Amino acid sequence: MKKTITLKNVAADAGVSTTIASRVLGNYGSFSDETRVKVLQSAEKLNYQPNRIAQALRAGNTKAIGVIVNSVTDTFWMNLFRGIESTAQKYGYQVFLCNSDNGQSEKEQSFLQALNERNVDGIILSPALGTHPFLRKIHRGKLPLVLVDSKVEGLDVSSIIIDNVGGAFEAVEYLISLGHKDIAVITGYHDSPTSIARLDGYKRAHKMYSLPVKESLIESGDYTQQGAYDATLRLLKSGNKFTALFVSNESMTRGALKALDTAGLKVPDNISVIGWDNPEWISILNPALTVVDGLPFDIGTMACQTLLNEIEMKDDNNNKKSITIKTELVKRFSCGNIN
Amino acid sequence: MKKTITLKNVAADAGVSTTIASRVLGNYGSFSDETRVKVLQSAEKLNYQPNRIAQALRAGNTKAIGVIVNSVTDTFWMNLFRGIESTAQKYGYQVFLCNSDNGQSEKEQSFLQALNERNVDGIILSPALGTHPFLRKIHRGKLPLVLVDSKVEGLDVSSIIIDNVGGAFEAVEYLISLGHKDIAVITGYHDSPTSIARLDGYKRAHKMYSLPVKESLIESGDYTQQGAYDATLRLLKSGNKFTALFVSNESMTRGALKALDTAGLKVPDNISVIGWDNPEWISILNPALTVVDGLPFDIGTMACQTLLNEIEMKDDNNNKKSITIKTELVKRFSCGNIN
DNA sequence: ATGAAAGCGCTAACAG
DNA sequence: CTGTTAGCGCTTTCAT
Repeated sequence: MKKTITLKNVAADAGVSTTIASRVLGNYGSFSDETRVKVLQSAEKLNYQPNRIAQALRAGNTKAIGVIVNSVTDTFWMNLFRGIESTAQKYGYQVFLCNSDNGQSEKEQSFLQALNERNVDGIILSPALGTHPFLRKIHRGKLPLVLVDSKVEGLDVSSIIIDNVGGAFEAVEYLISLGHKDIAVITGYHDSPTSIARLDGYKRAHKMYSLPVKESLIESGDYTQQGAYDATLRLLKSGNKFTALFVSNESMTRGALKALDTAGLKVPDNISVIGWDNPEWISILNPALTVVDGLPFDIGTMACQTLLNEIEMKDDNNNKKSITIKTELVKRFSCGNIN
Repeated sequence: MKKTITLKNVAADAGVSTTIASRVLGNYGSFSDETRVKVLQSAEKLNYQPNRIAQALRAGNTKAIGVIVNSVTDTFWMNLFRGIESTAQKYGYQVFLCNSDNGQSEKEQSFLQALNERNVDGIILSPALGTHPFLRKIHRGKLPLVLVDSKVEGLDVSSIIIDNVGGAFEAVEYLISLGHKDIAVITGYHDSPTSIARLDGYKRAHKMYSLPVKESLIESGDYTQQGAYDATLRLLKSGNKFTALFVSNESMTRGALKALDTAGLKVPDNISVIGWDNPEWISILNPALTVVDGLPFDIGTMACQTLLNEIEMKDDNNNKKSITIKTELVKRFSCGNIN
């Protein structure tokens, strides 16, 4: 049972007061060169580790932030986290990662509560609808918050938004430019703003090029692989003709691809496909899949930067911002020319 | 600027001492029913949130653990994390996630240092070789540690080990049972214990069935997709005949598959393939890939359970254990019968 | 240049 | 059943 070395021990060993020891180690205030050497030597000798908990209690900040993600095995979320963590690390912050398991509101709320009690300096998340009231309540305590691809009514905080409309528009526009006129789409939950925006982009592209939007070619895959698998099969069995398919997230892309394969359809010969999100496995598919990349790493970086700014901005400037990050259409070989 | 509500405020509001308030809210010691009601009401009214930082300072434990993973976008590591996080959450612990970016030792050490200063109650990691000395040093401070698929000489801590030898053995044995006699293997770093163990399993299966081990069929892919791509191509160009390929992690599996595809080889008609690790995308491949699943979720669960046990075991029972988790051969359709 | 002492918010002896 | 008090480890006035 080794005793833990405190500042007091160092000070005693160096023959000075804790005040001085603290100053030397924190490198502020004034002290003689001689004492500095003594203190540093003692600290080194005793292998002193500052206690950040005590510092946090005193300073009122923990240099820790919380991140709540929807899934810990999904490319989008983990690249988002990667962006967050790497910039947090740069500024000496540590990050608590919590997994809401596909946006379960109770989980989100309990994490939010826990993170708040732990006095994290800020939180990044993309809250489920059910979490909005709780979020408003918790934010009254002035806990800095940054939202990812979402907004909460009545909550004046910054958010980093994916250009869902633009990304979908660009994808569909590309398909149209290849001569496709019957483009099916598999969306997420009907009531998810993200999902709605992507569908909106799909529709806008149709309008722009004077193509009719056929409701029969719009199916929901509930954001899951199985859901998209079923949706694709429904589409296929309906008899409504379509030459291209646009799928709006990673797991649904897997489901759709599998369904097309079981149906014996070849990409891009029988059907063109565009997915959303850009996991590494997509490039080894044959043909490699064309996708809309939401650039989650960049979003994470941006989100963290924004959060840290707000945390360290002592004055209460209320310049909350909403930043939209453009998506990137990564053209590979899953879309054929129909002309 | 809303003031933060402390225990003192609650006590004052309820007209009792902080001691009593603390007891009521912590539900220990004795107090009258009447005061309990008063305190609870005041806490509710003022929306009191306990300050875990202060609690941590007092109690000497933070109810937080640290996890360092090699990659935050790799299925194995993230499922490991999922297992850790979900059990940590069950016991009221929060987890700091750090990304060593493929086991960079400097990163590991700086995270280790940071986590230690933050007084996390314990750490789970799979240290790079370069980190071993630092780990020994830091552990002298009695910080509970659990290792994943690794051991550190001179460090008496528990570890949860993947059955690398057994898993590889089983995979190769399966190929042999299918009639394969020339089985190529793509390994990770030559000096990685994990890699060595998997190769050992490969060799043992050969011995067991009296098949010669051909060094020319053993190539290193350096744990990367590109590395495995190159290794596979080298294997192919060497002219040494082989009818099956065993690849020993996820990213290398991608590389090997891609190389086989560019070479125009069909799985399993021209060549049988077994991968390691079981990401979701593997099931949508056609044919779906047979793999050795290291069951990272189970390992994570086990690791966290072990760590929490050691943390909460007040008495210094020195029963460090080494637990081996069996792998699971998931048979799908990428292996053909050669007879 | 240095040190004594207060206090961040909480809990736990110890009295009463 | 309740309150007083000390102290976790640190930083920071405020004297000296």
